[in-house]
Amino acid sequence: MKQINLNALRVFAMVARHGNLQRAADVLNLSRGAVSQRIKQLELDLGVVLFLRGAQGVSLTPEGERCRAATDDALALLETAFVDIGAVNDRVTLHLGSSTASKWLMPRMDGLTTEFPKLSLTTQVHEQPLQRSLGRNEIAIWPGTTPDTNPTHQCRQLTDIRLVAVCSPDFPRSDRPMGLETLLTLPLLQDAHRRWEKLIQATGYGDTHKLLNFDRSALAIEAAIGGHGIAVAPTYMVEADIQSKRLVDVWIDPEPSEERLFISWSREHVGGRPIRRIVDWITDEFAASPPIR
Amino acid sequence: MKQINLNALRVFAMVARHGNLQRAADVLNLSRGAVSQRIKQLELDLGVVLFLRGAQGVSLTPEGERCRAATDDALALLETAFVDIGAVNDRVTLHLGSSTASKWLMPRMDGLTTEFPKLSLTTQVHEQPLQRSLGRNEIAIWPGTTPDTNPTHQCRQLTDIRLVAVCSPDFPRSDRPMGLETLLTLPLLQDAHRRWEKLIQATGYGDTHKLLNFDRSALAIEAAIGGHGIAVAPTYMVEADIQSKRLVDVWIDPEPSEERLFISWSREHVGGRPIRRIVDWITDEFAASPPIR
DNA sequence: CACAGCCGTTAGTTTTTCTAAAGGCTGGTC
DNA sequence: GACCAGCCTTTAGAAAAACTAACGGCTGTG
Repeated sequence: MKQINLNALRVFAMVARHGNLQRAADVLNLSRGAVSQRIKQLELDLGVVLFLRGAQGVSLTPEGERCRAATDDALALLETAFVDIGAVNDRVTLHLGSSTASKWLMPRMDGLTTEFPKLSLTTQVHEQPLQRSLGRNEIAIWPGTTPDTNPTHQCRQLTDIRLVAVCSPDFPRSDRPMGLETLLTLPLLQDAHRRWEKLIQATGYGDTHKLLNFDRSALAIEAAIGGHGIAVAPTYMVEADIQSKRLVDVWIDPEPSEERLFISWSREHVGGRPIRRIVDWITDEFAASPPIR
Repeated sequence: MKQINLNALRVFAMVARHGNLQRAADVLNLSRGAVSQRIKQLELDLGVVLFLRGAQGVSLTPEGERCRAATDDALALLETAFVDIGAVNDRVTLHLGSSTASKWLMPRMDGLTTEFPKLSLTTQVHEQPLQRSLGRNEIAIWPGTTPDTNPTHQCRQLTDIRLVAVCSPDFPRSDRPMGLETLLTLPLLQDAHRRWEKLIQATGYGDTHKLLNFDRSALAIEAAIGGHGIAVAPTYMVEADIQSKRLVDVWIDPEPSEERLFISWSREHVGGRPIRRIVDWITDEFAASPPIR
């Protein structure tokens, strides 16, 4: 027996439900001619007449009724199974550094949840980049000097990483912007990247400076907000606080650093899932950052 | 959620069963590229990865396993329902004249049921041609001067209608074949078509003849078998009795009559049903009739 | 008789499905 | 390391299916 066109069964079930080709066509977003042709071809393929046609619509023949029962059961079975599978799939895990999470993502969480109301987002913070491959609904945002080379990943650069020195607006300081020499006379707040030390070493200044160290960039930034000194951090981490006037920038590295921020996601992303749209949204947010000074 | 392509599920189920795209393609009579594309599109539509691909074939992911289970259940449900429905449909109704039924069809019923062992045949005899359209599993055999003109029917000529005069082999007669003049001196048996009267009128002979009339051609033929006279009937109605030596032909009309025998069936015949094959068988039986004399 | 509402058909367009061909990857063998 | 077999993927183009728009027929109602 020639293979039944299973897609036609969906049309058949809708016609059977409504008893009316035109109404089924409306529901299915098809023309009534398409529905008519579909039913006709299905009848030819099956070798039975499924509907009696009349001026008040159609009614099922006995054979049609038996087809309808089986078809409804089968479609219900599939619908249930696939809705489940589809639903499970609107869950995305975002892997990123804890400071990026708290200083970049959290201030934008309202925007993200507004854009993707049905998204179930898991934010997993890490101190080191993931070593394993990303699953199909995972995104990672990570700094590095080269893009992600994992062949199962797709990768895109989000931004240069440019360092900026920030402090509380109330922090006593002579002028703005400051020269580096003046900066270094002030209490300096640095994170685990030891950015100040690297900066000082790079510029050749002396090393008798007051340094306060924190495990997390975010903590250093919070300390700066608290008036405890000058923090240096990537621009994207402090942008939101600058916008909110909790911080002011007092120096910016004229050269971007060697590192850039990358976003990676699995090549096995599939249609219907918002993962690529989330990637695009994040990309757009970075692109839309106002320039500092 | 975009509608799942149900036909692709059939492909998916076959790949899942074989764990191998190439083998599934072989079974489905598709190229391996077609199967690959089908699975890929299904994954995009569903938003999940269904298979892990490898050098030794494919294996289901957990989501794929869940899809497979639901798909197999649904396809099994449909297969069972539609195989049943297809089977029920081997019921054919044959409409024909009662004499054609008893004198042409009955002697061949063994051949027909041998050829179509699963056929459920209903023979409905009528004295007048059907006025309504034939249903999709109905065949009609009817004499006429023109083919069936009903636009929903298909029609084919089975045979010319040629009249033959027959009697019992034991019937007293001078010789064979007889001239018409001699014939007309004998008791003549005719049916409702009043074929003898028409024949006599057409040839211009006198009309003082002994005529026995019957409601049915078959009854006239049975009377001839009983030795009561000479019956005239279409060749196809007496062929079987001649073959069985119950009758002998003593005259045949040198010209075929204006009427021919036609077979009609519904244009809405559908694939998988034997109706066309039954029509062909009946056609072949008429074509295979041995010439009388 | 006119009209509304239904279904059916046709010709042509659009979309989907498929094939053929080319190519990449993995595991096994020599 | 080279080669091969067997697997899957992708692409371009052809074929088939699906669809639309338009036209038309039929039935029931007022």
